Amino acid sequence: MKYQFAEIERKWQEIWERENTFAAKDDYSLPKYYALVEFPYPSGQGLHVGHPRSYTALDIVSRKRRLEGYNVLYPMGWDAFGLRTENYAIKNHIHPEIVTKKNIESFKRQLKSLGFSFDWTREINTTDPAYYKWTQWIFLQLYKHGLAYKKEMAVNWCTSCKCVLANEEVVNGVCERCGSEVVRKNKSQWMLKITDYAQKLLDGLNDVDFIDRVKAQQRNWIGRSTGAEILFATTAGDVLTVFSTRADTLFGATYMVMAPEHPLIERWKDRLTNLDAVRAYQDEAARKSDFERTELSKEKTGVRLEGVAAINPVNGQEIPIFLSDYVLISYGTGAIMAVPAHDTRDWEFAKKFDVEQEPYTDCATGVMVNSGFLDGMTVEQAKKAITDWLTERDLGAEKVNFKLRDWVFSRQRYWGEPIPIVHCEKCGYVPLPESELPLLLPQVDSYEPTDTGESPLAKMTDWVQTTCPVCGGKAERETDTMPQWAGSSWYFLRYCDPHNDHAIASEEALRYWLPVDWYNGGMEHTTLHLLYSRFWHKFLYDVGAVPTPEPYAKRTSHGMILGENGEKMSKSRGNVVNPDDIVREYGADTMRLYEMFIGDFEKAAPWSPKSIRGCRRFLDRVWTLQDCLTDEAGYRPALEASFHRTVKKVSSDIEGLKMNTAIASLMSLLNEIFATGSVTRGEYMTFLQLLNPFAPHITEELWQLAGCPGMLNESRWPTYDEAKCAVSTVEIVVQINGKVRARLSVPAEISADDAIALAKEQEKVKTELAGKTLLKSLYVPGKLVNLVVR
RNA sequence: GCGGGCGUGGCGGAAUUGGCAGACGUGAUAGACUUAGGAUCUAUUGCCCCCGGCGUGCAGGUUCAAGUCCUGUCGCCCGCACCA
Repeated sequence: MKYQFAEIERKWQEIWERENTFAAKDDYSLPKYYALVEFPYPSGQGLHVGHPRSYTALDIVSRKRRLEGYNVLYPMGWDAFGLRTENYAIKNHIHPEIVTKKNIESFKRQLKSLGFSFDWTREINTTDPAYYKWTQWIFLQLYKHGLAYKKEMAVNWCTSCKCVLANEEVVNGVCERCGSEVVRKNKSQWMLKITDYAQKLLDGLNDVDFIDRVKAQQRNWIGRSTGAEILFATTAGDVLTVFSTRADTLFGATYMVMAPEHPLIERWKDRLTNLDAVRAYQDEAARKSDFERTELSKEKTGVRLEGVAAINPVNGQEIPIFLSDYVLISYGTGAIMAVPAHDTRDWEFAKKFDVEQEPYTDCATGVMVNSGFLDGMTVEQAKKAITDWLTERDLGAEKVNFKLRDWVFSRQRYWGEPIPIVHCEKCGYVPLPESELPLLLPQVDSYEPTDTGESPLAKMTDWVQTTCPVCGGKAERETDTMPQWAGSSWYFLRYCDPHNDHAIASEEALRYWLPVDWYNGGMEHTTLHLLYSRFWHKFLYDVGAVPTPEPYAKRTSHGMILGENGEKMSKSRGNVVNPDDIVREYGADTMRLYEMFIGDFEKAAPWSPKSIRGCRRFLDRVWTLQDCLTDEAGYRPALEASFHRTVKKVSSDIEGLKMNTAIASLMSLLNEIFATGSVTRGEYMTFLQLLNPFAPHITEELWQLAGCPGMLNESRWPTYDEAKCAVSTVEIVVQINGKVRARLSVPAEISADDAIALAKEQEKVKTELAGKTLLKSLYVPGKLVNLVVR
């Protein structure tokens, strides 16, 4: 009988669906395991072959855990708000809600066709009012704790999306989503104070099992640096404060640089003899987009402030002050002391503006020179000495700075969660009472974005005009919506108790399921979703809403699947592979197997249609295994060690996400079985169990066809005996001076002396040794004998 | 500039962490079975001047033994980037 994959897969998918086979149990006495993959954005393009790479990997982990006796939660849902849906809706004149519904249906069909063991009873959807009620609720908690605030500021404005972007969404000066130019625009925006959590987000990384590159990238993005703030008196009387990580170079500070937006300029305007030039420079800097400001970095620009100078606190020297946009208003104090001898940027600027320079550490010895009382100290000693000196005189202090900026949380678009705040003329910003949640997204006729930077909701005057919950007077609703990252910042909590009307999830459910035991997702989310959700979670922990300080105990990340030509898959490159086609032609089991066999899980891998055939051939051969099944129980002696080893290898490889080698070892085992011409029932069952997480349909079918007890998914994961992994006879090699000269079979527990003696008896070895002096003999148990001669 | 990573057959990739380099799979070659093969089976398949030798980007070093450790060097990928 031929392997009828389509029929088999349909059959088991129907059974799993009908019986809710993979629903997590609410029995909190069982050992739990919470496996999580990033829920997809249900785009109109449908499932990408990249999705199943992550989903299959954790499906394998989940299926193995169930066989190991865990109560497994492996949920799925939809991150469905977002611009692409909105833009599609605008273009095709369909309401985003309808587009979303359609896309979800099609995504769901695709996911089901791959046989993932998701608990569909816990499916969630971020656009569902019953869900976003709680997204809004969390926002209100943030607001009540002073972590959400509205501020007029220069923001990143995408000219094409007509919407502001978070810093994390601007990539190389262009919009992460559409690639259009991003300009600076002054707008009043809702902000989330993620900076309050900078230190906690950093510290928390020490307590979680995230792969190193994720930790490194988050640390980098948070960007903690320790230095000192130094107060410079000025000839204008005001104090100019700078931040420096090299306070030890203070003696070498030859000039100061302030960001063009620095507020002190306004106070100094009457003293500046070249105010026109200063104003002109400020205007010039303000007109530049972020992109220009960073891209045109080769040539430093600036202007000297005539009429005001700073005074170096260590020696009383007057030093000039410049304005230059290479100093950022958003970092540190917006002003620096420039030490051209120790900073390439300062040096470039000094060269152009002709400021003197001289080194303040001896490059050869690393010891301070030309630095008064610091001379002779190392850099580290000098940093401490100068900071102490400044602190004693109230001229400065040690200071920690972060690169992390607050999170711009407003979006001027329709398809997002309404922000549950009203603005009252009398009371200012007023949060909606929690009883009024969810604040529903109103039905609008036109959700086109506007060029003025107003949200489409602003046109809905009936909706916008409301009354103040505090004073009952006239008030207006906030018309901006939340960014797509809002719904995904807490979705893993909702899975614990997805239908709860009274809370994000019940306390018991959260206490039982959290933290997520294993979370796999894309590297592209490391400084976005992953960081944002850790922030929300830490906040919820601080207010007692969740029981763990970190949401995810373990985080791994998969590499991208590239097109056949090694380039990123994209419509324009014409190298996109549709998972539906693969499932139709080869079956879901082959597809799953191939995506795991494609290469190192963490690395990018090009798609190869040829290699899929290899996985299909393997399953075809597995299918024929039933033809040579005998009624014997247990493993035959000749295969016993191989089975124990394969159980060990597959078990540990799954834990280490080394799915490619796990599959390779199963292929090897199958080759070994076929070499014997038959398979015992005991061998057959173990083999099917080991393969089941990878290829669940064919294995369940073969299990049933062979009349094995119950369902495979209800059986127990095979165990191995370390002692039985060893074979009684091993082949070792005999090396002379490290070169292989002979091979021989020896008992595994042979002594070193016996092994060496045996090696010396080999004809080949004898001739090689003739007339030479044996200097040393080594035996590496089970591996080799090495004879060192001269 | 800072941070992370990588260089192994025609290709994707293995290598118990210092112990037979190239597992497993593709592809290729030859044969078998076939009306046929993009099916299946069998054999071969790192390279060469092939009873021997050479081989993990390159050059050194440590070691009985190096893809693995050390020093230097070249090249590639990813993230951040005027962050003081």
